Amino acid sequence: MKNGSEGNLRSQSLVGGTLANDVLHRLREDIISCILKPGEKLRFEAMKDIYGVSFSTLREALSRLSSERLVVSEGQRGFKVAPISSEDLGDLTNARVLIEKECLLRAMERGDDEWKSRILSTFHRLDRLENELEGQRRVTPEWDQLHAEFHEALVGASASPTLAEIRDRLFERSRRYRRISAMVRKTPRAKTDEHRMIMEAVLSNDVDHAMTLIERHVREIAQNIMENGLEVTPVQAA
Amino acid sequence: MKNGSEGNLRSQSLVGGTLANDVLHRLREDIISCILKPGEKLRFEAMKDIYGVSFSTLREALSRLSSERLVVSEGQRGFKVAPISSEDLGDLTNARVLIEKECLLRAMERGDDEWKSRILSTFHRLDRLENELEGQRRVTPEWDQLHAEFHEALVGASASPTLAEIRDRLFERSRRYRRISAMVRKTPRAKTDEHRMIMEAVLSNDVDHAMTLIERHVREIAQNIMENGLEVTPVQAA
DNA sequence: ATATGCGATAATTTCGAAATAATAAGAACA
DNA sequence: TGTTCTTATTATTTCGAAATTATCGCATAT
Repeated sequence: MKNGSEGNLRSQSLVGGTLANDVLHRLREDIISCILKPGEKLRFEAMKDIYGVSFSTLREALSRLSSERLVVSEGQRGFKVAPISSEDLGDLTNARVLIEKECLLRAMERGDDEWKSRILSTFHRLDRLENELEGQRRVTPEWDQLHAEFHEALVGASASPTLAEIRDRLFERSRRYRRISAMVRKTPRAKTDEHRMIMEAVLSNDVDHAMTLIERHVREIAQNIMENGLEVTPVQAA
Repeated sequence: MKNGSEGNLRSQSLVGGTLANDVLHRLREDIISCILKPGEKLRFEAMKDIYGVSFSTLREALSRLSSERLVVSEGQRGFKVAPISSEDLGDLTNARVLIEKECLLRAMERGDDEWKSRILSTFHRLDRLENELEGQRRVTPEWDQLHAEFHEALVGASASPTLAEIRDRLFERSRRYRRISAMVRKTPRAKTDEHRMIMEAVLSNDVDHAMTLIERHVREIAQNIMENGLEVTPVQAA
């Protein structure tokens, strides 16, 4: 039984040290990957078995996720997975543009060689994978991972724990929309050079160009998602 | 016994519907007002009695507060109140400048008459209180409340749930520093016209001026706080 | 002296049962 | 038929005991 990730033999690879933290991470991933569908009611009895934890521990994780806007708390009527909507995606995208630009700007002002080399290496890993995947499959978990690492590398020198955390939160929320979009895409995703262009602008210290590109990138993704339709994964409205 | 706020007869004024939510709010306020001091270890056994809840409920609240950066989780070694530092204050201030400006900008682009009248009324309430307090006491809880309401009113029309939530979080963190600063201030706080100037710029649709003023306001507060010294409320370092 | 290992103590984390609140189903009434 | 109580059922929230993990003190060895 247990949950997808791996059989959990207590105290083995507990992501954050505690079981509560581990469940938090697993739940977050399951929501982002839409194993738990948008709007879906989260029943304790069932989840308890699936994730192999008790009421309290489960509740702690759900409570935290609700503060990350991946879960919605319904008074004393439990929790459900945060619904998706084009309004939410639009709002999220605006916030992301603001934050990603600021983080990237700060990183470009501060970044050292190590920062640059990490950008280079994460880009190449992503690029290599995209070539292998050329024209074929949808967004794989591996792509998602490398894509996240590339963007993380870009802002890795922003030197602001507060902004970095905000960025992470927004990025995670957008990952879910990306996955949804990939699930319903009809035509295989065209490989673009956006990431390469961003990388080049950043490594050549062209701040203005980098700002323009990162904004376009964030907005284009949202645009793609909306065009691919959002009403997917209907899940009986609550 | 129970905790400061009020005697809680179950299901009477539970802020968020659940007891867990209520404890969350009470803890947050106690941290911001430094009843729980920066860096202080939070022991379950004691807190359990003070707040009148069980281990699990308490843990849920602490876990959420740690995601708000008001509490720090120490692996499987419990929780402590987030320490204060000038680095943290600086980081926080930078983020606040970015977010407050964006929220205010958006509000000014969108705000209607109701928005403006709320700004006016919250300003007057704040102003009246400041006149009564003229030269005498430190930052009172009432001032803190009205001050928060004025700033909230300013951005009340920003029409972005995501940005609004981010702003709230940052504002709460800064409230704590403000309280700390007030506690150690030697000279009574001089009443400034900053709030009036901001209000006037906003109500007269002078975007550029409003942006300049709000940035200066946020930075000035941080500046004051640092000048008043921060090493207060030492609390044996962990 | 300093370091290492062991046992006892104290703290946190986790569990599952008990209490509480919401929902559904049915009965009584207009 | 529709409405409003009441009761039964289901789900969530909360508690406090039990398990786990960290910490402290002391003995032993280097």
